[in-house]
Amino acid sequence: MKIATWNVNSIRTRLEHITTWLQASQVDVLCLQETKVPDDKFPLQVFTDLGYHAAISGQKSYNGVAILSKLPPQQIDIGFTAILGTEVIPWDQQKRVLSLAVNDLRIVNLYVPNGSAVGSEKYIYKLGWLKVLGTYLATVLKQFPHLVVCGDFNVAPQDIDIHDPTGREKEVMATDAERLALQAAITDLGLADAFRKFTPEGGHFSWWDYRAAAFRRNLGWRIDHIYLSPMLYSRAIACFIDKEPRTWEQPSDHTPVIVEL
DNA sequence: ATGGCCTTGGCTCAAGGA
Repeated sequence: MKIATWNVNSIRTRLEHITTWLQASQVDVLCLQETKVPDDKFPLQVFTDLGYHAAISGQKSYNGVAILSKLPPQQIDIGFTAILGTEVIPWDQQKRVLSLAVNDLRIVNLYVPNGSAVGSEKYIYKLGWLKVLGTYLATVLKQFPHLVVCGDFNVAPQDIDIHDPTGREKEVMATDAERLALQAAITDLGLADAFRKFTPEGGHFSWWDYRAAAFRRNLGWRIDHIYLSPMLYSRAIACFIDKEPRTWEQPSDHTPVIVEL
């Protein structure tokens, strides 16, 4: 079974890239972030025609997540609220969390807030959001021990996940506070980064800035991840970044990450 | 040096992204 994650930076602008990639990769599940489309304008038919079901949670202009699945998904849970209840309603105003069951797996798709600049209001929001995420995942994990958590985490977990970690304490996505928050929310629960099972060395990235010819110069960051619960981690047979879509005309600034179970 | 570039909305510039 192949599961992938891809921040597409607008599903409508990237529609042709996504359909081309789906047909070539034949993944069973594709988790999308930054769809930037309200649910009533989601291009559902395009994916239905390709043989995929879609679970969606979007909004106008910003954020938005979706999960495409060849098999019909079970138990679609939108937002933190579906698991944690009404107390966390404010954290669901931005559409960043979507979960469903397929086969014997529970899949969680996340679009972690970017955080703008270190110390800013958005940065504080990001750290708060990751705290809620920890509670959310701990609760999900109790119910569903076979868990796949994928998405755009907007955090480079280690220095080797950044082309140049110099001055990282001043850079959003790279501060110790963000790394510790991510660790507390995910790896401390026993979930592990599938990519690192197969690739210990640095120099592998999933996002490159549009500016300064960053992709051509490979000035990237590895901020898109797939985390697996222990049994799935031992079962994983491959995890890789597919750089090809980033080479296409008018690409997303992120490229897909795929795990094979 | 501290910006570069892309997307959305609908204001042809501003905000947000990372």
